[in-house]
Amino acid sequence: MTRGAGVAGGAAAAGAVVGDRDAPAGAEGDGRPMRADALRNRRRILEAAEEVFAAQGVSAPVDLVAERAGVGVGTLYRHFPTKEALFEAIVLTRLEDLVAEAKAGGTADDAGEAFYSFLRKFAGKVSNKHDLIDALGAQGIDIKSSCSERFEELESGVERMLRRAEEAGAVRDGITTPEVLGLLVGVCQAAERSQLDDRSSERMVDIVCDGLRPGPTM
Amino acid sequence: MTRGAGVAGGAAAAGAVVGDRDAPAGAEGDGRPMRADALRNRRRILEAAEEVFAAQGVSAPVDLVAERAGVGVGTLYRHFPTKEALFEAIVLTRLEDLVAEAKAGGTADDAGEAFYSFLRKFAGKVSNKHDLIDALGAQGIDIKSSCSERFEELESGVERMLRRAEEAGAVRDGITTPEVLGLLVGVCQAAERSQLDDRSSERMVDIVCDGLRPGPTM
DNA sequence: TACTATACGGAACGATAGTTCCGTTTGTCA
DNA sequence: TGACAAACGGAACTATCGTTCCGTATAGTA
Repeated sequence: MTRGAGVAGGAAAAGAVVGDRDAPAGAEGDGRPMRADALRNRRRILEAAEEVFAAQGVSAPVDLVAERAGVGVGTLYRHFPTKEALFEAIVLTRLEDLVAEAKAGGTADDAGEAFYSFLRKFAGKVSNKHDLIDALGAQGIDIKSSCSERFEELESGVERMLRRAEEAGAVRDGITTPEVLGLLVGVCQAAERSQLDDRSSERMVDIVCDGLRPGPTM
Repeated sequence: MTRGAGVAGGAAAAGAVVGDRDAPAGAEGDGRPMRADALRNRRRILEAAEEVFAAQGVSAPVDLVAERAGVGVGTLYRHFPTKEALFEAIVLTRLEDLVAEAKAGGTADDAGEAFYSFLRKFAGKVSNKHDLIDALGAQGIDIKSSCSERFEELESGVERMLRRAEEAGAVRDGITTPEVLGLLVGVCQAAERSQLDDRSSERMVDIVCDGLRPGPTM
């Protein structure tokens, strides 16, 4: 007689649903390995979320992610305590990519070249990733915990490149990091909302880059 | 009973211009004049909507506008068939202001000066108007009918200034109007979301302006 | 195979926001 | 002042979405 009723294990309540945010190799909070189907579903959910959030941004309904992953919402929530947690998981990976790029650019020989080259890469990587644009633009979301750390890393990476480029005389004085990032994210938003082609995006980035160089300022 | 009372009586009436877009002199569809209270409420609703939408953008709840205007939602809907219609009414006035500015700039002597001067004015007028930013950025709204005409007028006005400035050698070749507007709206969005001060906004506009000038492009 | 902790699915719940409905109030006119 | 169309207010209805609940299915194991 399978004990049908009961509150079925503290699985759900046991606290922690969150515990570990990654569970990389199938290990759960404690040392116990995840069941095979759970592992598979978790991966599917992440894949689906990546596609859906990239296409529609944060505002995409959770149900859509679940459907796309071929699981029920309940299952989704078993793996991620809230929609925000799932969204963060996606954004985090993307952010880490940008952070790595920024850090690499902080030590290059040609500071000016490194700075401008980063700006172009940044724009290229953010374009068409609605989720990243939303996160960077903080469109009605409070990305926190895990992500805020990466944001700060990204900021300080850009700050470093900016300062070095400034010292090298490749960037006009007085520019701040939030301004640089604001301009870039603005360009990406513009490209997306008007469905401008890649050529236009590049041209807008060119304009921003050229505008950042020392010069007229009249 | 959810909605409730508790409210501040509103009627702040910041310095907003509320003209009479639709019912110019209190006349209704047919020739009959509107009742005095209806006219008064209509004006109050427009004033409230102007404040609320400027502060919060399209996503502001209708109930909030009604509350601020000191009327019930029913009354609001008696004057405007949908939330969108109300929003459009607000945006329309603001747009007309921009259109007028753009047209004026299309005939100035110094084409380059006129173009760049418009860009700065544009940024100044759009900043802090969350509703306009939303509308220009088309953030999840289908601004149509009445507004789309103004949008086109704005676009063609900017187009004209841009082409004249280009011919005068004050702007690099190959730039399109959507790119120019995209950059500007992007700057305004950036300024708002990061709560950058006016100094930063101006600096970003400077960067865009300088970047638009003929030059390096490397 | 039998057992059970783990995981699953999806109906149901609760909050929010746009819109409608209808009983009540009020401006206007004779 | 009385009558009535016009206008009002706000509860209620509808739709959307995030989240929870709980009965059922199943992977892993003895």
